[in-house]
Amino acid sequence: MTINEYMPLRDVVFHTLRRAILMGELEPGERLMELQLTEKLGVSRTPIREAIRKLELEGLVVMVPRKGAAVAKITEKDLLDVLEVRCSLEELAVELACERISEEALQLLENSMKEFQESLSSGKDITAIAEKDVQFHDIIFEATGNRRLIQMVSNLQEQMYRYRIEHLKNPDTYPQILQEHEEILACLVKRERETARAAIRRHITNQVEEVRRTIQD
Amino acid sequence: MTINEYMPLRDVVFHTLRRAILMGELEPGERLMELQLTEKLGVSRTPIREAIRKLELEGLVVMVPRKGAAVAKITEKDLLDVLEVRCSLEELAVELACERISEEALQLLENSMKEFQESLSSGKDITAIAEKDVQFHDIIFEATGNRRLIQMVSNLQEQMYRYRIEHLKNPDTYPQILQEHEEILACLVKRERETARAAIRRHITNQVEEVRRTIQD
DNA sequence: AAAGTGGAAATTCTTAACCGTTTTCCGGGA
DNA sequence: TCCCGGAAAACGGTTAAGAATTTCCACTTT
Repeated sequence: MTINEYMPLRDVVFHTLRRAILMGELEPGERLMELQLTEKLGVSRTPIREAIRKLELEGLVVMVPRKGAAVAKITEKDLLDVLEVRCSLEELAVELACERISEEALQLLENSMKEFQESLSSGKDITAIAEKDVQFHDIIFEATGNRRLIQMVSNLQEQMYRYRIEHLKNPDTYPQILQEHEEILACLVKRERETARAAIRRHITNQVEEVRRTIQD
Repeated sequence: MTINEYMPLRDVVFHTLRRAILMGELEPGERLMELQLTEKLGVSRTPIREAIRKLELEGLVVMVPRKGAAVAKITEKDLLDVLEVRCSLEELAVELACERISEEALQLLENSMKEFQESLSSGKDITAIAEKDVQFHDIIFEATGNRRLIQMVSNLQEQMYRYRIEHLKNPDTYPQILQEHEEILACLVKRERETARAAIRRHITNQVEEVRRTIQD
């Protein structure tokens, strides 16, 4: 990413802060002070303020008038709300993909699944596993050809990154996740909308349960 | 809205520009130049730039590096993409509402529908009609209790405001729209998830057709 | 006359300094 | 201990200025 392109400082700051928040390096509730970030990032206030505006609209930071920005706190309800929406959009995505996915994309999907399987069994680090998991879903989203859908759902996905990682820390769930991916792929190959929908719903529902359990610690 | 609250200038600018874009006062492709807006809105560049950052993230304006902001152009595909997602989220909303809507909210919904009907038959201006239509759907969204869903779908709704207006300019569709609303309300009263889902899907699908026709002029 | 070119003007992007307002916080007094 | 008052900190906004880039027009060249 960002190898050749010119990128305004505000976008560099935006992506830096965004990543830091999603990775948990900035804790929920932590204040984002302009002068402090000025020093830490080596840029002036303007790009920082503009980056914060974007994070604000995305819901990753909350503004308190005349007090400043703070990393948004996420309640259990927030997470369940996100998952409810994400489930619905994933259902839509897999239905659309059933109709629109190309043979090449199906091949990609199969490869992606194998790689996912390998990274699971070979005990790679969690982030690598998560990467592959995301990739599998991303191929399905891309196959819908709906830019808006892709953008919205990948955003929701990112907002749950921390919890998705927690979910993947429990190796007991690997066989199930893998089997669910296989089911979904099979449905896509056979272009069976309804079964695909049911399969992805189960897949997400299980995630919900896992996240629920994780949170209650 | 915004009666009692303190609101930063940047948010005033944001809402002003947003409204102007959605209302069609700023045409797609039109450039948003900082100095020009500075004069027109009577504020300095800082709040304007911050407002533009938010509009950028929302997709209402597109940035060309070192060239500036311009009102985003909307293609037919964009619209259909939005409607595809919106349909899915409306389905989710009505399903959730079936389970969660309170008796008071059902009353509100019934009243809202009557007002909608009155504004249709009394030949009110289009914006008043659109207002009531939006209100009807908003009550359903609120009944889901899912803040994220409410935020996302109302955003999608707003992005289509211009085309929704076009849709409502054709009085021939009024009886059908009204009947569809009645169906949806009836399903909610009886708490029938599946029929409600089907009803709202028909409702949106009809809108899609209408928008399609509108665009092809 | 058409096309390419040079350069001035306009615009963005970023830094910097400044001021009013509000919040935070600390220390001193009742 | 609790309250209060003022200094410090931080935000919100304005202004100015300069580098980088794009735009556009007039001028030159073929």
